[in-house]
Amino acid sequence: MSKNPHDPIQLLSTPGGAPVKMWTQGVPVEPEARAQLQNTAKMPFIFKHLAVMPDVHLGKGSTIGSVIPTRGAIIPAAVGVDIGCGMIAVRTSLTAADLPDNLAGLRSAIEQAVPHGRTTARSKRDKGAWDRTPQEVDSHWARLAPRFKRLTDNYPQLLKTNNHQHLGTLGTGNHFIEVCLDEQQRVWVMLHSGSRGVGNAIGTLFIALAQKDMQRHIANLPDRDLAYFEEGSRHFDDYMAAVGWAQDFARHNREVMMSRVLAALSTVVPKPFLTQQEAVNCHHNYVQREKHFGEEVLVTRKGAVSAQKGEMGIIPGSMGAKSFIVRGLGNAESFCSCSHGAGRTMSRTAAKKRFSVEDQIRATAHVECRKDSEVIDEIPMAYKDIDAVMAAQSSLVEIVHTLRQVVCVKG
DNA sequence: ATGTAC
Repeated sequence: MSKNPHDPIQLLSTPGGAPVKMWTQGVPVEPEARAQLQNTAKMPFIFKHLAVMPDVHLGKGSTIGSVIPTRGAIIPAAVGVDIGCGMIAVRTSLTAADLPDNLAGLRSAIEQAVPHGRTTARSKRDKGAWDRTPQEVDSHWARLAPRFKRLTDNYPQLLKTNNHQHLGTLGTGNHFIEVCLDEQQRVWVMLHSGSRGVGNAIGTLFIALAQKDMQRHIANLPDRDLAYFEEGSRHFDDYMAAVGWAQDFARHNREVMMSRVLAALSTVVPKPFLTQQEAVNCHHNYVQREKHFGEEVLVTRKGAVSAQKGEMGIIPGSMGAKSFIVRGLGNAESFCSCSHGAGRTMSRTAAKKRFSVEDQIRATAHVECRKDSEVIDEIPMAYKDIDAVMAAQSSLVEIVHTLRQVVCVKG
């Protein structure tokens, strides 16, 4: 129980709604995000309060950087379409001195090992990458296949998605792979990705079903993206099974890619090395049943990470900024959560308008990464100050390692 | 974020 008088919670109250408790001291919060949070807080099945992380910003469906505890109902658009999106990080036994002087070869090896960007099984350009390492993918898919079969028996349209073809692929947008160094110059590999095409299709399908099921009452909701399934309904059970499967797909996807990246690393580093030391694999876009304040609740984390006492998590900064391996403090008021990153301060289009390629080159001078006009939207200046974000959540997590990127592959 | 269509 958080009885810490110094816990810097900012309270946003909503007439007729649940309180909104925000860990945002010293970081900006958009008025649009506040309004969106207040809409969510009006839903009658919110358990106790919403918890808001310091990387909070307006999102599609629900606010990024929020924790939505519910009882008896679930909002599929709150989880969104990038179901199970999250981070994996592994420390290797290598140090900076073991890496080659020129990191361009390492970046290129990773780019060849992991299909990234707009990849489909049908595109000729990516044929090579798709044909590689089927055996490893198969062993992961074997664990996902039985429940996918059950899912597609009821929802056959999901058979038409990229599913096993996307296992072990990065995707686009802010999905990335990085090689980092910690404070002791030890080499880490980390990456950010989700459930790809099939998770997107599952999210889209159930968001539409919730809106359809509620169509006679949907005008009474503050936002049609707050359409929900009530516990006990068929779609509730189907959604919980489907979203849980997509989350597992995402976790396996990150594991497959991690082993591909480590294999790529071993091709450019002559020294043999150990891995799986201090491995962390965490979702930051998901829902699961948890116990809080002595009650069973559904916890939706949209751009938030579980931070139970002693639990390890990953908080990446933007390209060119620091990232953090953290340990949860088990802050009950936050439903044991922390932020999932720095949080954007401006849209991708605004960032591309505001900054130039020269700005991006300057901001990422110490990182082996792309620096062309296509990646300006990830410029560090389009994100909140990660140090301020970490300070605002010092009652939620403690920093175990501070990482700085040396190589970044952007999806 | 992804897929598809324009």
